[in-house]
Amino acid sequence: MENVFEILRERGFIRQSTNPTEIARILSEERITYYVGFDATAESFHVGSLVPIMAMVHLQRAGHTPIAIIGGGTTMIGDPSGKTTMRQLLLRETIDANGDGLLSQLKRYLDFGEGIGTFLNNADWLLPLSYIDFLREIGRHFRVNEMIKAEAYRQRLEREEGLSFIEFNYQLLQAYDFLHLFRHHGCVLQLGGDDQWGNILAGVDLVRRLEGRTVHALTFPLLTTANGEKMGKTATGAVWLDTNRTSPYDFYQYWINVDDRDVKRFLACFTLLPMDEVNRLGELKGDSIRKAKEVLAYEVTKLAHGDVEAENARSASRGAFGDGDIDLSAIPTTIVDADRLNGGIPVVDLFNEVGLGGSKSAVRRLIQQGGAYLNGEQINDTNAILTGEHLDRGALLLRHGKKHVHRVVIE
RNA sequence: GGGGAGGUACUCAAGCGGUCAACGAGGGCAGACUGUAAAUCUGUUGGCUAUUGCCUACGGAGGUUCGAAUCCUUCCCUCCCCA
Repeated sequence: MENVFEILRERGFIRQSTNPTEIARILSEERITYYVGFDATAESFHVGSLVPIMAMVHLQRAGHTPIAIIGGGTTMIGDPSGKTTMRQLLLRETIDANGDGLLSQLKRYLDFGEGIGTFLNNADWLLPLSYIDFLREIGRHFRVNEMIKAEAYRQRLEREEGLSFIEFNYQLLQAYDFLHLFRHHGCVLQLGGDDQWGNILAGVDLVRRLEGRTVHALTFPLLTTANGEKMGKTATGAVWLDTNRTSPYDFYQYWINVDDRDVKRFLACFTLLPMDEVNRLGELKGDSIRKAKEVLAYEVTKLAHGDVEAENARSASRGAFGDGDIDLSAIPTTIVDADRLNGGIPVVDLFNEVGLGGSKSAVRRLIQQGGAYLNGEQINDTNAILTGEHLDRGALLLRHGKKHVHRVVIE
């Protein structure tokens, strides 16, 4: 069997781990159960979550059994790690609904078949806990002295916002998760973002104290773009896996637009292409690196949304930026009533309605700055009214700056 | 519980009775240059039925004043010191 640990290392997934030699050994000699916890703060993942997801995929392909945990219980507390302010507390119903959304997305990457993979909600065992029992069984194993020295808490303690008691408990609950999964599912490895290191180790310690067994921890580097920004953030907000929030076309475009310096890392981390191929593409320089970006965008979109959507996004992207007018059907489209168009629609309104701009004032500014286009022609008049005369093959092609296009189809 | 300091737009941070839709920096967006990249330069960055106009905004609610982000009252919240 190929050594997954080596694969993960080579592809840039490993930041810190407890005993690397031992982890490498059990990963190549045994079939183990591992887990990753996900916050249930939204009903969709965004591209940042792809790091743990892809790591889980590699491990499952190597024959290990994933447990994906939705933090239905822990999200009710809110993890202070890496957060400068306290999180908003969410309602139980919201958290449950979020969990459903996340599961459906995970299913595209992981096999949750009988005995192959599991999806659990930690609300199932955290919510019924009794406060006193929990403190007596679990709480006594935690030293406050140590906890407040941990980076995650220290940052917050030093900042003005401080730290509330509810958040301070987060680590205990996450540690308890690991213990629970060890006891009931034989889980011996937890993976997570590097900001989770302290929380994960707390679980490792807890298992050792209560069960006398050694379990393992492994963290991923916190992936940032070459500019030092958090992954997946754009002006419009995060880049989501949910097609209602981020269309496959926009998703594809996100990857096309990554910084040159990120291409190789991203190929290794977010695609399943063999490393030879990754290295070859990663070496491309200058103009030709766009080919590598196209491969990156295509592969990542394919994993997230399937072949068909990936194909469509690719041809739409080529159509919008290349010279030929190829298939534009995958470009985000809005349908407008023919009668309404014949009555005349102010350009400003139309841009605003399809989501190119943000507000009418913003669209006016855009036009004044020469960044608004209709069917490839710059728009000069903020008061322009669109009618049927402006149709180009039954549609209007709106463009915001160089990169954002939207089609308006008339019916 | 006692004492002190604060809450300003996406973020940090000025302003401390009119000239404040609110300095400055970061970020965002657009333009030039380019390769749908980066860097650089320029412009822009509350909304609107808007050519010098109107509306909403400086934690919430009231008040003083011709006029408040700026003064007063009260409430909420945060931080620091003491208990």
